Amino acid sequence: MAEFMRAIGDKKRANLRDVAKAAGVSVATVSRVLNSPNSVAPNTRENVQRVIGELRFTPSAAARAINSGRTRFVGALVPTLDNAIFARFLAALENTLAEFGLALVVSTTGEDPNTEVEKAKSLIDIGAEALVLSGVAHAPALFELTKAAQLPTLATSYFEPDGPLPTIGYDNIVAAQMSVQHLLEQGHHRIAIVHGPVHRNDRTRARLNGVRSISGISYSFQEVDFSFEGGAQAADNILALEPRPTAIACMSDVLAIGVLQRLQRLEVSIPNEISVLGMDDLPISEHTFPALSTIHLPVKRMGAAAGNAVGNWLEHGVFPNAEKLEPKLITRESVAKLRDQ
Amino acid sequence: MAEFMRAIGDKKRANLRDVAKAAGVSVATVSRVLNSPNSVAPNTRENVQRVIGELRFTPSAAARAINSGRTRFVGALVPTLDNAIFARFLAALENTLAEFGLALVVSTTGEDPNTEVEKAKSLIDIGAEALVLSGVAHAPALFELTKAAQLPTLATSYFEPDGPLPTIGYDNIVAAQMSVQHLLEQGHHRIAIVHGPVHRNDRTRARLNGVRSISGISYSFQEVDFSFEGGAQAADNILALEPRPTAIACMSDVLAIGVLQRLQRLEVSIPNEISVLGMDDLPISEHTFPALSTIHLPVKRMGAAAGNAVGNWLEHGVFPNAEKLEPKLITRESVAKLRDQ
DNA sequence: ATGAAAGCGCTAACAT
DNA sequence: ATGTTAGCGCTTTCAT
Repeated sequence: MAEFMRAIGDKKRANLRDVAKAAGVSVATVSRVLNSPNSVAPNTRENVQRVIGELRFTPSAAARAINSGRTRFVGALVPTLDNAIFARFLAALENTLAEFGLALVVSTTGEDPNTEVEKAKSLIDIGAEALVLSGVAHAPALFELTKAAQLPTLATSYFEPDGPLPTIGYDNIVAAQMSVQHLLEQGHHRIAIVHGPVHRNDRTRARLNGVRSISGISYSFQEVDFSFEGGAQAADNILALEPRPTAIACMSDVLAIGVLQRLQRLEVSIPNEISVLGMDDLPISEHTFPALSTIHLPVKRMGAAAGNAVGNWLEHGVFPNAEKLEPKLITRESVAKLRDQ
Repeated sequence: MAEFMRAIGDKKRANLRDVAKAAGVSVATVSRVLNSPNSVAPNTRENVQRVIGELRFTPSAAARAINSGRTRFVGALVPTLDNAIFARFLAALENTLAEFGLALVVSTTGEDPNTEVEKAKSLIDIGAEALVLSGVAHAPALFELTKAAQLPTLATSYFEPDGPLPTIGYDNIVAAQMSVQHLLEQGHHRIAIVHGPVHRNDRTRARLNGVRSISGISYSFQEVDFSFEGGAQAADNILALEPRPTAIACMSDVLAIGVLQRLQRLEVSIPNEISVLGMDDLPISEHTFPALSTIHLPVKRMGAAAGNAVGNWLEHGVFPNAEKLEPKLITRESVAKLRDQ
């Protein structure tokens, strides 16, 4: 096998044996100062530690893993990092896992089930002890993979008590219902729904089902790119509608902000001329003008719950229960009661 | 050692020997169907593959790593995921690394050098072959760590040809100079500078140095939290200034958007009453109203460049050169020429 | 308190 | 085309 140059440094990394030889002790002793320093005499210990420093010895993770059977890290698969909502989820997940002494490794899937399988494979290859997924629409190959590796796997961003995987998340149907219900209570009966691509996105689909379940409203659905630009686009379409909707329910804050900005540019007054409601509750949503009313999705709590579930699964063999977290309506300035007809 | 339950599944994972035995072949043959399937007879191969499926065998990453000396993944350390700028960088980095057959593992440091050391340690522990850092301000322990592990390490978001680490990034000083220079050319001589915490943030410090290097301007510096709220805060402070600055240069788009929204709320017309300039060029910046003029920071190219550098370092032993990427002024709507005095 | 030696699961020579 | 075998770097009995 060709010699692998892992750095500019040429002389290959020192190993246990090198240290043992240099310190004039056995490998067992060196291993002991590494793992249970108190079980070795102070003199020897200090000597060995000195040699370890001199030789710049770092234990091989692989060799450790092979012996302990543990790598102590879990993998997370998210559609994209380019959405603050996942960032916040991951931050919470990472923190909670840390309490179990578990590290987190993140991969992005671009919302593509095949990429997800590839990335999952990589994660398993490098030794992930568990997987945390987003959403519930996954390629069959993914399930085979995790089953084959007997890998604890958790789905999030979704609540589905009877699915193939334990899920921790909010009920997207309910979240969407809250959204439309609120608008209805404010007197709106002609509502435009702005949402991202439905294709392969189970969360979006669930939300739309939630919307449709509320009757007594005339809906106009706008499917656009999941981006600010998409939101702007939707705003244009909506303004051209006859009769014009009195409110816009966006299935994501990113979309809602795109809508907001475009309406502002067109000098359509919000919420006087038209109401806008978001979903997610991003950090920025509180600071838009007007401040965005939205459905808060509990992603931080979801991250913490997922972390606990995985931690207990891995450390105590506790199979997680499906866990449902409640979305919450946040009323700010972008939705108004409908006055005149 | 206590038996580790890695899943609900109880019977321990099958290994190469189990497969070999069940298939009636040697471990070498099984290893071959795994790594060079063509070198084994179709019959045997298919048989072995069948057994692999039945036994749900997945090769141990650790054992592989120990033999090949390779884990094929690199670690990246970023301050936070909660900023689109890092998300875009990471996406580009991940894609480029993939071309080298290298996976990416991300950890967040919260801009804290000590956390960075901890996270770096974890990354090395799980077998990262290289590290990609953000910024150049790092704890000494970090350098010791990477030196000890002889780990290829790259710093980004910064250009510093003579530093301890190879760097790939833009010159933050130049970026800030471009910002102020542009405002100056538009006739502004009283400028407010809005920036995040200077403490431990080398990029911000460099930018401020860039600002100060341009003379003929009266500056007012506003240090605020790095957030939309921080930007809003700064806007309030600036409006109270006597005489009022004619332009605001923000050292980040997040801050600039905070400023924009607050000014809008206060009905201060942009750019008529005051000009606002950002830095970063986030996806949203193009869609604000008015559209944000800003200094584009080439984070995507930076991600690609970093990926290539690390890939070539790892795969071909090529030590990277420091690489400098140019920021670029994007003029949109939020900055105007100063007319009346 | 320390050492010798047997593996962990795999890959890669080297044989056949 | 397939098998045998010697490790990879470490942890862990079991002796001493």
